[in-house]
Amino acid sequence: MALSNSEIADIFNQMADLLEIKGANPFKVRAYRNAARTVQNLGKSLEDLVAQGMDLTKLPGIGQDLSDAIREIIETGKFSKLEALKQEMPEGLDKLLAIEGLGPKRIQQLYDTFHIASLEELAKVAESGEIYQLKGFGPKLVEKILKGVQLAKKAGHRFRFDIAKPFAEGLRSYLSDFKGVINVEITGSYRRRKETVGDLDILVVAKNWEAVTDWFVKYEKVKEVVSKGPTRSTVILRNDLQVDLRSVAKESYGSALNYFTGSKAHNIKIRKMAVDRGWKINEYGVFEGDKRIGGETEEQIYKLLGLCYIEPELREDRGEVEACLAHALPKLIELSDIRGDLHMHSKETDGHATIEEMARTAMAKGYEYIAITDHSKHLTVAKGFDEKRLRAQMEEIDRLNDSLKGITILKGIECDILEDGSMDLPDSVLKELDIVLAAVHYKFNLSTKEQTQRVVKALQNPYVHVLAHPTGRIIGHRNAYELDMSEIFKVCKNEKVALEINAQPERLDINDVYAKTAKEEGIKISIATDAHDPMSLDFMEYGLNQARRGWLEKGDVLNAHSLSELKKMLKK
DNA sequence: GCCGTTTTCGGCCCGACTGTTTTCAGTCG
Repeated sequence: MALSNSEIADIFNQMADLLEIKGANPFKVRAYRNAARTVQNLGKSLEDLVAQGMDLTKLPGIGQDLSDAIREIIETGKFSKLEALKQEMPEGLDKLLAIEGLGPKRIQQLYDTFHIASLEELAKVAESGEIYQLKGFGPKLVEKILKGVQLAKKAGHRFRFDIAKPFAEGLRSYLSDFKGVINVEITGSYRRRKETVGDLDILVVAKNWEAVTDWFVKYEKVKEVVSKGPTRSTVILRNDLQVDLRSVAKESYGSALNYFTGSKAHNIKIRKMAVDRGWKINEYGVFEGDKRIGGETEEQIYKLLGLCYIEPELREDRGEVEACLAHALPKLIELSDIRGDLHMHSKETDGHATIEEMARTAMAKGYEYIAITDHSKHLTVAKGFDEKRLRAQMEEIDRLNDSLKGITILKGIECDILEDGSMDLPDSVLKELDIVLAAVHYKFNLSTKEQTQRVVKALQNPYVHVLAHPTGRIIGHRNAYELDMSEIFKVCKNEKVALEINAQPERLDINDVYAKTAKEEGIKISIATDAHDPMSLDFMEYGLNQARRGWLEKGDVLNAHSLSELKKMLKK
């Protein structure tokens, strides 16, 4: 029974939800959530690790019981403890946790009194007024619950980073413009540059913070004010993006910034380190007893704990603290390290600009090279190239390289991987190109075995350099296709094929966790925009975010090398 | 359920806001 890591993580999270409602020891609940997170962040399939006989208790947050649980889940596809809990509690009860204002205690109350186990039943007792029989349920809460039921029906929504960005930056400048504001920072997962954000957390330092709060809730895009307190207020914007504003004094800026940036797991880790030293860290500072010993800057807090500064993108408790202690933190790649872009299209297929327009835009960015990688013939909707048209384009690129000074255009293709794993164009033409990207564009629903065999065969083609958008996932729309990534990593390593971080903001594929694994395996990464027009060359920023979250350094990235180095690396 | 240069038992990060309360539980981040 092949279960992916995220399915195993789901089982642990479900377990945590049900235990929580049941009123189990909250630390046990946390243990399951921690384990789920460890599993999710692993980047290597647990199934493989178990098959290799690894001692799973070596993993953080996994002890003997959970190690046994993982083995059971992999062997049987099920977790008996979860099945038993499901017997005790009706299906759907955990869905109620998604309702704002409802936590385990209130759900328990609702279930004990009314046997409620669905959103519909909840709405019924709320609307009829029966719900007021329960202690602690007043009109405000009931109104919130009813609203929550409506919302839950379209729940789980996170905003893509690129969609949240204009709102975040708009608010940043709106707040910065206010008189008396000293500092504004967008914290939370936005600052960690996650591919999606659940909400925006904004931190301000201001002399007159009450006036800032008033100014904040008056922002033109605010639809609703959810709460408004002296240090913290929450609004919903017209696009349903939630924004929290928090204000602190200047001397607390660093600790507040650190706290609100998260991640939660990272915070817990460093707070524990403080506890070990007899200190306490909260959003106001680092304290020894009542005495403040730090907190004005983040650097100072890390230093107090004997750590170096940890970049926000790394703060996921994926080993960054340990790496820091071992002086092995990566020096993360930066936008200025990027020397070129190895995936883009021209109007010859489904792009919207000429090669020259793409090249001139890239030149203005200071790039040394680009690769034109139009589609191959199987992708008829994109007017994909046959051999003849590709050769014509190669000649055009030769002419352009003669006339254009200051940038080199590489001849490439984004060649379809056909269903049987063969390439859509013959080797005779592939071998004449500077760079060949292989990509899956159809038949997404093959079995894991078939899909993996298909891609592996393509990777073994001697002329393939990069696997483009390797898992095919589209954020919020399409899951990754079934692919045994451990196998893909193995073959990429053997065949010296690079993996792409496709910088399209809805792709960002491979993701951060896979990027980190690829690096550890010594597989090179191409961060590429897949641009279909000159403006989209700016997507590089999003790919870079993902790369940094994947611990990548300049040396790990193909297109952070000079043209001559790149050419050597592309020779197999 | 995890974990350990104090510990194999007894801890487990910490505070703000709301709504419902007469002093605080529940929820959230």
